[in-house]
This record gives sequence, structure tokens and C-alpha cells, in this order.
Amino acid sequence: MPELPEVETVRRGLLPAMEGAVIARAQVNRPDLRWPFPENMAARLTGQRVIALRRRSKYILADLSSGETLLIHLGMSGRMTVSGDPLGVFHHDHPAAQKHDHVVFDMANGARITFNDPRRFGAMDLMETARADAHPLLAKLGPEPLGNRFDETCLADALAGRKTPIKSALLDQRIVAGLGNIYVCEALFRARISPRRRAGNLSRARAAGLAGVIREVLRDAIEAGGSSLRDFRQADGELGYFQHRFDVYDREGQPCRTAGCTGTIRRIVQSGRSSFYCTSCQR
DNA sequence: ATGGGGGCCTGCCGGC
DNA sequence: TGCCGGCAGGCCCCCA
Repeated sequence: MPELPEVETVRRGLLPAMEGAVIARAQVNRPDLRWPFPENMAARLTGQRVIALRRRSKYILADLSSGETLLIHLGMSGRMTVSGDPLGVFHHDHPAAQKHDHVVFDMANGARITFNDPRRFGAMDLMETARADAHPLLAKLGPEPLGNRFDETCLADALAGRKTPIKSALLDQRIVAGLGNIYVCEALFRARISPRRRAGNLSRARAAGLAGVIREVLRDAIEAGGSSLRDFRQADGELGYFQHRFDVYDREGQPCRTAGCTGTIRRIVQSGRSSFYCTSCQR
């Protein structure tokens, strides 16, 4: 599910309830998600203050007062929602527990944060904050697309010589971190590049343009509060709006939105994933 | 080294 | 109404 814009939207939604707040109680309802939880996870979280709530790629990172960092990944179907009232003014009740509520944080400020993940492709882990970058899930990630290190040159360099289709290359988190199936399709549409084109076959000028377009798509999506497909909700339970702005994703058979283009959006399968694109204006 | 495919899970949707 | 196949936003791992 959640790609970078959705994860960023969740992080922002969690900030008022989590950052600077103390985890009064951590309830862990099963031993694992995609992988086993770290040893004594509940005990290592209980009583800790969340110093900072960060994001790296599609991972949420909560730096704790203990010197450890909690890593959270939402997988395909993970959600984090806030209930209750961080200000302690209205004394809202918490909603009843749902199926697949795997981890629940009761914050000392009265907020409850619930991690729900039907498919359990998500993950949680704990590591030393000082060594967070070396975590196996983070160590090989490429640059943040909205950060300073991601520029035209670096994308062109990363794509050079690669025979894989540009679609697959952009899904490779070592080239650029945080893109998933939706935003790769959308970025390639905006850049007018066919998902089937060999990555190493793009001119440096087009690769440079693509880098700019990737940033633009992600910024637009974050601004819209992410996309709401199936089970994505913002942390406050509200729906995002970016799905209404998809130009190609899930628009098979519909007309291309490029001005003057009479093409139709097609769906193809590349390395097992759907790609949506206009065969007429994406080359 | 690089690229492709399988597998992990549950839920939903469309077709019969 | 019910069953079944196909599909889904991610990513590790194995194989060629």
C-alpha cells in the first residue's frame, strides 16, 4: 500500500500524539508481523519518550529516550491510527479493538495509537539509534527523492548501463528510495517515458527531467494527503485525495489526459506488477 | 552482478 | 447466495 507520500502523511498525523510524548503502555498482540518482533519489544517501549518521529523511505522511525529507535513498516495493508485526545480535554473514548490490531500504544497524554495490518507484510524492529543507518532494512536504500542528495546527475548515473526496464529500476529502492507501483507509473506518465524503455537507454537529459518529475509527483501527493486505495487512511482516519488525481494508475481503457493526445491507457505486467501507461505519448 | 519470479498473508471483487 | 480465481500500495530471497 503505502508509498512515500502515504507514509509521510501517516507520520505527520502521528506527530501531535507521539512526538515528545511518553509510551505509557505497549500492547503487543502477536509474536510477529513479517518477521518476529524483537526480544521484549513491549518492555523496551514501555515508559519511553518519543524524542523524534522521522521517516526514511517508507519506514517510520521513532527515536526513543532509551537510545533505541523503533522502526515501523506498513507493508501493503498496514495502518496507524490515533484515537483519544492528546490534549486530554475532551476525554474521548477509544473505539473497540478491531481484527488485526496487532500493536497498540497507549500514550501518557491520553492518545492511543493502533497498528492494524491484515496482510501482515508490515514490520517492527528496535535498534540502537546511533546505528540506525546500518539496519539491514535501511543500509542499502538509495537517496531520499525529496532530499538534497537526489538530483539529476545522481539519477542519470544510477540508471546508466542498466538493462532492466525503467519501471523496474524505479521500483528498486537502491536507486531511489520510497517509490512504489503507483508513483512510478504516475512519474513515468508525467515524464512521458514508457515503462518498457530500458533504463540505461534514457538520455541524460530525460533522466534529469525524470528526477524533477519524481519530486513533483511526490510533493503533490503529500500535499493531497496521500492516496486512499482499499485500506489506506491517514492517521486521523480521514481519506487522502491523491487517487482522484491519478493520470494512469488503475485507469486501463480510459482516455489519456495529455492535452492533444488521443491515446488510451493500457495495462501491462512487468515483473509481476501492473504498469499503466499511454502507448501513444509515453515513449 | 543483474534480472526475473515465487512467496509471504488477508480481503475484496467480478464472474459463474 | 456461494464458491473460485485473480488481484492488490512491498520486499526478501532464490535461481539462472
